[in-house]
Amino acid sequence: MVKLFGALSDETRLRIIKLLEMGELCVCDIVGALDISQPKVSFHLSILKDAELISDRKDGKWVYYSLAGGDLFTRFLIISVCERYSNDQDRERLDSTRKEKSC
Amino acid sequence: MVKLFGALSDETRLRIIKLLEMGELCVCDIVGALDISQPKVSFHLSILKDAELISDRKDGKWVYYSLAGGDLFTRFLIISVCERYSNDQDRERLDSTRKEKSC
DNA sequence: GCTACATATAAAATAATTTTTATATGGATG
DNA sequence: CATCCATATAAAAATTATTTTATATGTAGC
Repeated sequence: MVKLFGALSDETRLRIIKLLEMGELCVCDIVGALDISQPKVSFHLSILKDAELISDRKDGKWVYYSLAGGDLFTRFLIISVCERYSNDQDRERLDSTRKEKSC
Repeated sequence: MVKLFGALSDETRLRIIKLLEMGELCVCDIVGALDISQPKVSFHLSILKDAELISDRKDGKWVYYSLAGGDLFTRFLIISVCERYSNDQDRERLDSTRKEKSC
């Protein structure tokens, strides 16, 4: 429980969860959308994954992350975050990152 | 949101929430039940209060804390914590603290 | 008014988390 | 196989949170 709530108690991680509401994303998409360093993104992804809020899938060079199934409570928390948090800038940057097909 | 989840991401604070499931308690009851220092308890109570998870009521020398009404989401989180967390030792110590009427 | 008690607050010390910087790993491509 | 790219990891630095210790505040009883 402490781990689960701890994973949710950081703005960067809420931003990531909100982005993943759009479907699975690779690390470079997230880096582009949040406009922060790649190791920082990897760090936060590892905490979200450790709390079983997200899961990953490898495909060649890329690693895709998506919101995890998990138990009912976990899913409820994820839905609550998506419903209550939003960040328009991140969405805009995600769109342009993907258009430019930078990775 | 960050503040709310942050308040829930600490074992001591989950223990306090769980104790308050029994009804309102004064600070010295909580100190007795958790068996930790009084300033430490006051510190954690202030964080829970700041996140609007608990509320307080003064009566003479004493301050009584109880689980807060708050919005639906907050209440859901409180209920979830009470349902998923338990600490028998704390309960036992609460009982003996109260029997001894130490405060 | 003095004393004792319940609680809060402040300052200092300690510990945990996050960020940065640098480097490693592993897959794809020429 | 040399190189490039995506991602991860490690180490160091910076920041934030927690704990301890000491002191303050306010109330009740004498």
